[in-house]
Amino acid sequence: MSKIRTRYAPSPTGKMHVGNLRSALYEFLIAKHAGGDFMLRIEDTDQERFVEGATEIIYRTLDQAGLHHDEGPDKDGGFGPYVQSQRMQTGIYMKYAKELVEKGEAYYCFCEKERLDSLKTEIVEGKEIMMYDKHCMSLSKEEVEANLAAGKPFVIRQNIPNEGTTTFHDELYGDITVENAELDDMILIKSDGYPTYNFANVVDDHTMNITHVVRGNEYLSSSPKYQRLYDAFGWESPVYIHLPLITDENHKKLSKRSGHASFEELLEQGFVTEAVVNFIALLGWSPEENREIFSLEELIQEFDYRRISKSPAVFDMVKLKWMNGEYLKAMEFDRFYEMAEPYLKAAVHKSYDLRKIAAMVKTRIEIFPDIPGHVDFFDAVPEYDISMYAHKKMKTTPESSLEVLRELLPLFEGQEDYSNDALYGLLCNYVKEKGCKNGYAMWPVRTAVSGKQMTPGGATELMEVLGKEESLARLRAAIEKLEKEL
RNA sequence: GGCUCGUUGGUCAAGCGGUCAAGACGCCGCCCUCUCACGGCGGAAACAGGGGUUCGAUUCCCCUACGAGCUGCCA
Repeated sequence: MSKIRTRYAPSPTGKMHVGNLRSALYEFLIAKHAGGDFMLRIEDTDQERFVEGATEIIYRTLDQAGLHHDEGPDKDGGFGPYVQSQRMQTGIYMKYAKELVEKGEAYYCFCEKERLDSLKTEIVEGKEIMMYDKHCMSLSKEEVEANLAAGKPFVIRQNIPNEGTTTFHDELYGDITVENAELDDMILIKSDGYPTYNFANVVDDHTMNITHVVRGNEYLSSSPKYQRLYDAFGWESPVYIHLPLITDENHKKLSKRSGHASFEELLEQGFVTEAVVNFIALLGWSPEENREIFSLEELIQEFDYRRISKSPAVFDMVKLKWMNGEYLKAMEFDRFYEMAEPYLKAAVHKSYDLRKIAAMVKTRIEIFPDIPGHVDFFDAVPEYDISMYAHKKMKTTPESSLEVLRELLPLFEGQEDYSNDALYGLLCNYVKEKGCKNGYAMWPVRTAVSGKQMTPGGATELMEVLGKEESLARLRAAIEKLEKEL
């Protein structure tokens, strides 16, 4: 059995959304699971939609995601060029198109726009439906020659008979058969000389020895036409694997408009690449084992494409966040700190030990932008209402809190060691002597020192970071506030 | 409109003729706890509908409904 070869064949028209990335991921995994090769081919046959810099985005994204290709424009494997506009220069598409014309499987078409427009029969959802009527099929060889000699613009169309059916096989969906009469004579070569995706794709996949064509479900209904092309050439068709779509919460196919869907934007929003890759791997595929956290290596190991599902999946941001949080919790501290530092610095300007703060926050955030909301009080105690001192479960009230804080203040003033352990011990002693529950004293202190309902650490942990001077200042201010407002 | 594909809790999903129909996210409750989070335990929540086939259908077939994709000199 020959080596499996898959390809990711994007067109450089902008950012990569997660649907594109998932296709690339599955193509990569299918190849790697079987020890095969994964290649990158740039499909830039649409000059109008070409976006400057889009190719760089593709490279960067694949690289960040860890989907390293074995062959591509920057890595020749003997099947180059790997960019369709460059392949076109070699004349390969025209050569094959002419071969089909010779065989009667394609024909030149000189129809002008007006005639084509007149063929449009009905309008569905703003789109005009048109089926070419094979008008130019009846041109004699001499007429074609004359038109070509006269420099008349032309396209080359695939000739599909009006009778019979065409069947192709998909690994997931099985055999799919359609009536040939339903198939339009699609354009193979455009009037600008470029091949259409439909044609270039088939020619390239064959000439580059692609064994498994893995692509989105949106190609399912045009696949019979591609099948006819393979048959017309007498080529063996590849193994087809069509992937279910990823949709937004409204069950619409992801588009660049639906926001937040591009990989780049997700990273900007504070997601880590491993989490995103892990998450999209599970959108349309599930492992045999009941497990959800997978590294790329583990995915390669486990990925059996026969377990890809057939129904579309909704991209659920909430679950992605959860998964990202799992990655943050498991992340080695130094890396976590490195990534968290910019967010910490943006929120905390005083010279506290940011590493300690980072450690406090690590199990409490799902994405990095959650950080500011947790640590903003380190700079300054926010405005708060003294009703915050009342806590039913702690059995505290603003009054009881004032009493506790007054009693505690001298103890804290006399305390030199402001480590968490020492402070905690001090408070425990106080609580023991007073004969109350921990929270009865802890809650007021934490509130006084933070001004917040919830904080990323307990009272003493916060004080360790704040230090003696700042802690005392905050306690005194709190006492003053209570005295004034009670 | 036509064609193609799909349909298990709100979401991701397991299941491939006989199960009390897994698990995860989210949600709710309890426990742990110097708050919150983490962690632990528990709960509510699903086979779109109708016909067949079968001793027996979530699993197989058909119809309907709904959803999606395609229907470009875009991919």
